[in-house]
Amino acid sequence: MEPLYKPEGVEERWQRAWEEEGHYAADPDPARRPYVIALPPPNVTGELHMGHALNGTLQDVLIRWHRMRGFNCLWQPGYDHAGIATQNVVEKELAKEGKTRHDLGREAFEERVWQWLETYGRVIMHQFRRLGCSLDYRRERFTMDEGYVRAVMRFFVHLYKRGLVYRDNRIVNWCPRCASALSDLEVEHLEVEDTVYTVRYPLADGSGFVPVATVRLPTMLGDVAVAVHPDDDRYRGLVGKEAIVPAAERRVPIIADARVDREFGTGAVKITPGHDPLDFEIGREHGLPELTVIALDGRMSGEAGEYAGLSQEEAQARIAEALARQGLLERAEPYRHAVGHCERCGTRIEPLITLQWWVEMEELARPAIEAVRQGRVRFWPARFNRVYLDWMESIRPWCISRQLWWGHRIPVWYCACGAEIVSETEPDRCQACGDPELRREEDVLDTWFSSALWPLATLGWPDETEDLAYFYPGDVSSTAREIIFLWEARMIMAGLEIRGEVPFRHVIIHSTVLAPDGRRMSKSLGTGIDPLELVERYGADATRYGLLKMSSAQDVRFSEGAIEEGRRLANKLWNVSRLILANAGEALPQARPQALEERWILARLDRARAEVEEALESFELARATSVLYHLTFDDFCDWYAEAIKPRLYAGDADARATALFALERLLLLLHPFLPHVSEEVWSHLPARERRLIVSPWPEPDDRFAAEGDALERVKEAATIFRRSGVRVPLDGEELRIFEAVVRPQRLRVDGKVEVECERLRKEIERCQRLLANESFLRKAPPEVVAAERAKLARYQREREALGCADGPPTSG
RNA sequence: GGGCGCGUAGCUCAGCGGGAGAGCGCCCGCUUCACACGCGGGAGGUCGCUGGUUCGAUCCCAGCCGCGCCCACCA
Repeated sequence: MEPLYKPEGVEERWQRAWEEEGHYAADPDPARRPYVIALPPPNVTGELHMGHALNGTLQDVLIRWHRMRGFNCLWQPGYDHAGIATQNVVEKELAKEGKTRHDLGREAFEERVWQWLETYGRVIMHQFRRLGCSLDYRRERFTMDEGYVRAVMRFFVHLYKRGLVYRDNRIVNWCPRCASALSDLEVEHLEVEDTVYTVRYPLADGSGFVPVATVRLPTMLGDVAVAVHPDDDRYRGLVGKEAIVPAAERRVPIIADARVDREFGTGAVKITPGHDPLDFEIGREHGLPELTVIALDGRMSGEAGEYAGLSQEEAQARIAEALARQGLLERAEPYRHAVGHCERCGTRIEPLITLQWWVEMEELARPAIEAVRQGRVRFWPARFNRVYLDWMESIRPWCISRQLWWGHRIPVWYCACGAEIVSETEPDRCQACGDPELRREEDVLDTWFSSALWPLATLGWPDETEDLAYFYPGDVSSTAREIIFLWEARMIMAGLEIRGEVPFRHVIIHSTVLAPDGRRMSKSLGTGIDPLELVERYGADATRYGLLKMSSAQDVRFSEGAIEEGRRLANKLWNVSRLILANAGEALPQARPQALEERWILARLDRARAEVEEALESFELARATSVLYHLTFDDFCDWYAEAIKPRLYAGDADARATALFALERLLLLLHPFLPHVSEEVWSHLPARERRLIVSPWPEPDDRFAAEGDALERVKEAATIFRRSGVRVPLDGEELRIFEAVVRPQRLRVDGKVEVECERLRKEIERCQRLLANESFLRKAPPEVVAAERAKLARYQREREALGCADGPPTSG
């Protein structure tokens, strides 16, 4: 064993061994309790980034911990086909050849995507392996593989039969560049500079005009009404009358609707059901026509009259000019507001009326709301329960059809007779008229529609498999917070709808790792840091440790120091193991912890065990790492290892046996966090019958619980001695440990007795002041008072030992 | 517009009602036979600001100032 721990080689060796020996594999086994986590399936085209690495490590710690506790652990790997994202990647590839997907045609394009994936996709699972993630790689699934497609079709048909899926002509978020509809969650609101125009709409009876404010002049060509608030005195007389939309020369009614904000603009609003979501709603309720003046490509449509074919900017300029000429343009001023943009390509969203497939969400949401309210699913940290509930309680219909080529094609066939056949498999003829000529729906499903089924479909659903019966429902789902609605909420809804059971009991929302400068980590900004590069430089254990340390807050700036700390911990463990192993001897008696430092370290190990368990149970992994760091460095190395050295060197059999026993316990606690070093060290321990990865997590051991603070006096004495050169009297085992640890021959004494005395004087003064305060004595809890008294006594003892002169009783 | 989170040592962050902490960095001393990816010691904080509650507040409450995130149909 070399003095410097080198993770290269060691880690890959263990990763291979663990996987080949089948320790990652999970199969139904009624004799054991299952523990299940489904890895959020990364995009097939993706590569491991910091978020994946953090999330993977987190889940791996939980999986490894439960594996050691005897659970039958299934950690499910796989990929998401990622509709738009993947299609874009391959389209860019095509663009290099000067082609578009339309040059290939649908089938050839799909073939091309599969080819691309064959060559360049599916690399992340290898990267997860390199991080030490103990996923059951045999079970890798893809949202587009055969069985999974059946699950998606089954769910769609199921919802259709329940009346929760329907096709409707409604206003949607349309991305003119992607040429597809988007769900509300795929729209990102960004601040933009616009102009707000105040336009005079003449009244049809010639009695004047009504001023209307708008930022989208071109859409006035599609106006079908003017609305005012029913209680707005300014316009009360106008309701029921008609106005003329200037550029369109159309007579439209003036209606009253409470959704109009009297405070905003002029208090009168133009109603354009074809191009504004609120107007659309108002329009439907008032039975207004729906005119479309903007086409799917974002330009003015044929119905825009003389403006047809123009871009919106051109139309806006021309209309503004015309209005000004007619004296109908009252004002035009700059206006800053948030406008929806396509999350994928950044193009401004065009609200348009198109024929799309929808899921009615309220009925699905109801049981999913109950599940969280009742705590059958819990979010960690707990505040995300509220976030989830707020969204779910005001949920709106979900637009699930996408005008893309890459994805699950919607299982609906149309017949010339007008029939609409919804079927899991392709029907051979029309059920209504018998016509064999059927046309399949062109649209594919939103990627997240299939993701919602991940916990179920990966276990074999729609088939009633053994896996499904044994592993469903699972235990934990861990994700970043931006995915709570897109994925977590929908998995919960789908699970409840299909099985009547939540898919997991805990949802962990982990932190976002930011670049060191506080910006988002992003490839395009050049702020990304490659976790695999960290693995190369520091080792997987160190990288895991650093990531866990950064997992606590909501946002954490990446700090390489955290990874370095992990590397130092691994190295420390390695070296203290060398010390113990080099002195352990061969045949070993049963450990009989007797010496004070032995009882003490076993108490500390058990206390740490309890703290780690507590932290893991509430998913506070950063806290757990901190406990283990201090256990290893402070307790195990700085005190215990130093204390036993003389006995170890002297060949004390008890010291050796107990040291091995204590080291073993330390390795067990460390394994979920630093699996590779700990397994490597474990393999050097004499007479191992099994791998650390499958060794049982330590049972509580309170034999020495009372000894947890046994070294306090020695520690204090050592501190005082090192600072001042003065020896606080100790005897027996305490003295023995003191001498083993302080090495007086090396000590440089700077004569700091006075400084030490002064420090103690101040502490004593503080205690005395507190203990003289009657309110404190009356109201503070007794244990607090007792603790203060104990401190006072201790400080006074120390002062005496140091031989401090009685300082002047300083007042104030 | 609504909601949430954060502001603690030079840096990255813990702590969240009774002595201000860790790691890195910095200074001093150590080639101590496990480890210089080490050991020991030290310097360095009006715990964003202002009020309030309390015997006592970094910690609880209110307001304010900065930073960030999520949600959102005021044209």
